[in-house]
Amino acid sequence: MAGIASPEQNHILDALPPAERERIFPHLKLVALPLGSVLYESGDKLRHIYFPTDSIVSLLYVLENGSSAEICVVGNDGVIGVSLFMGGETTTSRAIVQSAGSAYRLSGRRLKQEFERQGETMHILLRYTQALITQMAQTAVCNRHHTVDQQLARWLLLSLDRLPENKLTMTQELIADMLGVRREGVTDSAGKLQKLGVITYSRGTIRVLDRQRLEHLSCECYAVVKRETDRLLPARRAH
Amino acid sequence: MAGIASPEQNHILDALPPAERERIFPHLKLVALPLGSVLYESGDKLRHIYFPTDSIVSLLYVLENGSSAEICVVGNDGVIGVSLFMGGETTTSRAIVQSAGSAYRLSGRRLKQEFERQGETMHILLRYTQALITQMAQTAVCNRHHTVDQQLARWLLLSLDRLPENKLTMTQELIADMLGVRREGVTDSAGKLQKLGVITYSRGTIRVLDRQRLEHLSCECYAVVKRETDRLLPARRAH
DNA sequence: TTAGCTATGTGTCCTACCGTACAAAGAAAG
DNA sequence: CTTTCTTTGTACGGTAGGACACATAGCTAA
Repeated sequence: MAGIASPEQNHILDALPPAERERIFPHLKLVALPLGSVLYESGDKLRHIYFPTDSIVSLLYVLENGSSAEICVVGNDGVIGVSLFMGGETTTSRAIVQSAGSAYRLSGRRLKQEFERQGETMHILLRYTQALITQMAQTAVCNRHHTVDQQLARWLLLSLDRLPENKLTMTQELIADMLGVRREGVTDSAGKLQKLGVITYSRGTIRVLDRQRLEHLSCECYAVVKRETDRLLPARRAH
Repeated sequence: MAGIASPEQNHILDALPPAERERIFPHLKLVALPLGSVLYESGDKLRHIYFPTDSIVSLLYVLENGSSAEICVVGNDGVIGVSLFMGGETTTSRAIVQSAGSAYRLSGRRLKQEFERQGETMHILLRYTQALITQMAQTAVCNRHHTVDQQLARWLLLSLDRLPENKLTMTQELIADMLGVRREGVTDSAGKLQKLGVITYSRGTIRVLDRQRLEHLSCECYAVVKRETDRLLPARRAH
């Protein structure tokens, strides 16, 4: 985490109009999210909503037999805990920190208070939720039709977009859990990318060398989600 | 479609409190939904929201190369067009009638008016949307980890729950499009189910003989979605 | 009856991915 | 420097499902 954290690093918080900022910002609490920590488990009653600044959190679904798959990924573009304002209070997924960093936390009570005021906050959160829905839908189709090679490329791009540098800190084992494939499958695909000169990696750090090529190797799913997210979410304001 | 259609056949409409019914019901228009008709195409600006009574509508995602997959399925338990009130106006999926029947239609303008009043309608719609999210997430994982045999069972159950009889009217070709697999794959799986005496079928009609067995053959995904949907949505009121 | 269409059945080969097992190479710790 | 642990590499057989090619069997319509 470079520099001083501020709520504006999160695009949702950044997009709030002044009056709503004044109501919300004083109640935000900066929390550190170490790699692998679990914000909530499937079925847990949510107590807080999280606005990541430089961390990445995955919503991971774990089956009875232990195999898993990532449903969507959230970084400084979004929030963790939409079911708080959607009304369900719990979800069937696990929220796990995929890339260490920080997030601002707000109590569910305060969030709901603000949501009920029906202001910009509500509309922004709902639009973000629709972007999340798009990502999930795309994930479902991608899981059905695309190869591990393509999916790895897509996944690297999604992560990269939420990080300040070209460097990812994560093992192939972790990536495999996210993609819902074997670790060996990730090794194969990553090896191909490295041979092509698109990435380099070693023991838990991956560096992207040729982003454009990576986009080309990815399936359409990355671009579709990105386009839709850009459409739905407010452009960052100039500071 | 047996008997006279009434808005209460749709669980969402049925759950509305009297004042909101009085505002909404006069503006509902009953429309027939023939098999295969498309309520909206990917990218279309939505004009109406639909409340199915005895029809089933699938949200289908179609890839550039033409292959497809169902994201979720909506019957008398839900609505088509959540992106209207979520704020996006359009979605990246196609809404296609999977089982002929009727639905009540409401203009997007009126729906948004009611939504903004922040009453029960808003909360019910948001909770329903969360149920939809659960279904999508489960679909994503199911696509990754379960066999076509299991998925066909799951899919039959999901459809069955939204129909008045034990009879489905749809070809294996159509089912294949929904599951995102080859038609031959569906033929194989359906053949197995028939040999087991769980279903019978012929040229576009499938009859479920042993529902319990079908649930047993399905993956956990069916039960998870059903449990979560029941939790989130209002129980039907007694009439 | 014959023809024609649509829905289903079957077969063959091919490939991506899985399960498993184990080897090698970097990091960390004594 | 050696040991130990973690991460990555590689190999091999097994299998589900894909692509393609036809065969059959019910409806429909003359």
